[in-house]
Amino acid sequence: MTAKKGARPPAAQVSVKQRILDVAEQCAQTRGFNGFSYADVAEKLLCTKASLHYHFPSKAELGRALIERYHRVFEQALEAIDGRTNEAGEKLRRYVALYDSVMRNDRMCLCGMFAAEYATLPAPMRDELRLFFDANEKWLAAVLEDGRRAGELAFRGPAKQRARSVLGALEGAMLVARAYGDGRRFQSAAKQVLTDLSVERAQPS
Amino acid sequence: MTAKKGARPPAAQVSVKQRILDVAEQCAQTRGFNGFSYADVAEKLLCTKASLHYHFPSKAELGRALIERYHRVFEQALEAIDGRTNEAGEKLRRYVALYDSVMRNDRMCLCGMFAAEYATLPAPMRDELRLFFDANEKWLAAVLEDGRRAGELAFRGPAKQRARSVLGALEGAMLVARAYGDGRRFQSAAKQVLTDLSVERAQPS
DNA sequence: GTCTATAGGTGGATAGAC
DNA sequence: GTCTATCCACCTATAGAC
Repeated sequence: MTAKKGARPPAAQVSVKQRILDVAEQCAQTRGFNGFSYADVAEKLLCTKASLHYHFPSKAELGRALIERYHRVFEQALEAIDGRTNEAGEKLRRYVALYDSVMRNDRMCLCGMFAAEYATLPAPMRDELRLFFDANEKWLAAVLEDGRRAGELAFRGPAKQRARSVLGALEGAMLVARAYGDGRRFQSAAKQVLTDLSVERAQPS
Repeated sequence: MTAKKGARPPAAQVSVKQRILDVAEQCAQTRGFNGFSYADVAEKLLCTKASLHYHFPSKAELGRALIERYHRVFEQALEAIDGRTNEAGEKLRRYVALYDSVMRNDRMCLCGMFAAEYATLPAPMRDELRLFFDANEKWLAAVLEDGRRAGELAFRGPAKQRARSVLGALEGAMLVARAYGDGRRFQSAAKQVLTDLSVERAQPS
């Protein structure tokens, strides 16, 4: 079954590439880039390793594509947030909810996972990885800056620095929570990140 | 050269086991548990893989020993802090300095690294890993609680929860900073963690 | 585009000489 | 305790039939 020449892929069905990425992503987010193999993906998709190599010639290319897609989907989610509300606190709550949904699927953030393995990653993956963090920090910094200017948020120092702290705090909370298999550890930390930024600091816990 | 029977190891020279652990630790903190091999360690020590297996029969045992020693050394550092000052803020600064020294050696926290790979770790390593985080949180929670009671620190909610947030924030800051090879990213985030807990919140940054 | 088959390499681990 | 030699499982990747 070859795709018709020159035709856009039919929207109704998921392409083979997408299904490979789906499975590989799940593996990478739970076991890390060095913790899964073509054989693992092939087994779950009921196909052969050779078939996977047809779509992604090298594991480096597969890894790069994983980050690229993860980044793209994440950016779309951020745009959706921007289109849904103008309130900074609400934007941050929805941002945190993105990370929380990852945890609820018993996964680690793909890029947080790859960051741990950074020293062993091929160069194309490294570059793609930084782009993801850059985009996160840029979006966060803008939300924080706007929120502070509007009097909705309170924090000291440059918004860019605070954005980096927030990102790190969320990634780290996921990282440790996974060792306990307890999403509540993440949620508790995430809540504190939010309340530390909020103007009215009153909620009991 | 066999150690004399029943004699304590001579304090002056470093045992073979220690030197193996030193090299393996450096590998593990930079490349992850799944990112280094017996061959890597053997090459740096100018010995054979078989020799390493004599001291650490399996990689699982090597990994467990790595965490155990890391934990022990860390606990000693915490005791040293407790013996040096009673001021909570100073204790926290010294605690952060422990993490900072790891970053300055271009490493990730051993246990933060292993937490990422948690799903692929043998059971003995998993158990040992949680002990490290438990000890960190316990020490931090005590410092935070005491500091708040003494009016040296200011934060809301249970000290235990705040301790988890602090730990997560530091681990996450290291994680992301490594992708940029920039220790200042960690230091900036660490400073914010400290100022967020301090009573007088004035320093410009 | 998917398959079988296999190359070529590296992983952890062991046996047995010294 | 360290070595040589080796086993076997698994890895990424490719060739070529269908």
